[in-house]
Amino acid sequence: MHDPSPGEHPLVTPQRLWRRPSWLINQIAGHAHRVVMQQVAESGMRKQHFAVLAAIEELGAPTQAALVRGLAIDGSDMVAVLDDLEGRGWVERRRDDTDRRRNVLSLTRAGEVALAELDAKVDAAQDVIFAALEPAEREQLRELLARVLEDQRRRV
Amino acid sequence: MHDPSPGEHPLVTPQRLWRRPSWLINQIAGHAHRVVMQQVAESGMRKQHFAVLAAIEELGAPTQAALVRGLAIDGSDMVAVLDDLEGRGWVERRRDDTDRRRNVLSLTRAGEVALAELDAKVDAAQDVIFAALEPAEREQLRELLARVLEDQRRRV
DNA sequence: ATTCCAACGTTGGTGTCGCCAACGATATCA
DNA sequence: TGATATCGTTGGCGACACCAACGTTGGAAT
Repeated sequence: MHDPSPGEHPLVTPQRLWRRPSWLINQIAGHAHRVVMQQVAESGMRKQHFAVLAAIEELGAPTQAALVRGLAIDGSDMVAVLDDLEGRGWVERRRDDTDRRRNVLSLTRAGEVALAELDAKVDAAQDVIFAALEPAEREQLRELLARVLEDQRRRV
Repeated sequence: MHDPSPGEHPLVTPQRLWRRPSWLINQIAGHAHRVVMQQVAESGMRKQHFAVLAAIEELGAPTQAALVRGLAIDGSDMVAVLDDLEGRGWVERRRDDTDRRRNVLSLTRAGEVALAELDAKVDAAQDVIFAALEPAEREQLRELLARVLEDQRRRV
């Protein structure tokens, strides 16, 4: 045998990385993204699509610029996402009559249905990703993360 | 004025997203990545470089495959990172005599120095990213994240 | 010993994502 | 009126994760 030492390399990830919350977050974010995609990809969706749909529904009739700022998605990417969503017949873009630079967005009936389906799938993904945590712990984690993100947004 | 309503859109990020830990994690991961990069980019580094350096130091003389598994970095990407690190004179790649498929990796003296510098910068970045949390809360967050990631790795 | 299979490192390509520069159209301010 | 700013849009770039294929080599089966 070429390796008589005990156990090859059972744990190979350096402690120096496990100690950094930022490293942990990055790793988990990658995994979370993968899980959510797997749930959602069958409808040819990408991560931002869900965010945009949810934002439009919750904000009522926002402009593209409002979404760009609120979702921290770049304007150019927003155009692509909306092109796609409009192509599926889930979102309507119409010019604002009082300010003809702006596009006012709204969900179609089909868009609302799609959002509800996606919502359930994204929800299911949470259970997979955070299966290691008790409900109370998960809520605790969510609260800590929310505070970190709020602080980050505040500093712009 | 075209918008007499109170305050345009002070908070525009939908609650539906703030409720999902996976969304929060993704947002924070993006921000964290940006902060770390800002600290580190002046040396033309990328995120994976630090991870690879740290892993080599901590594991002693690992093979590329061990790093690929431990760091969850794809083999092809690993090649590129090591090419770069070797080009800087921070890492040595030599063929394993007992198994000539393998490359054994080691840090050079300059590599150790560079790692120490990076280590300090990454550490400083943590303070920026998680400034909203007390030390105890930060540790609590770290512990929760570690458990989630351990569970994820266990399921492979 | 030969054959088959698995692992290793490497190359090349793909898709998502975040970001930036520039532009025409439009609105606002001086 | 003219200068300035905003909005949506186009095009491109770099980082990152991932996948398919290949030549080389080691280990195991026959």
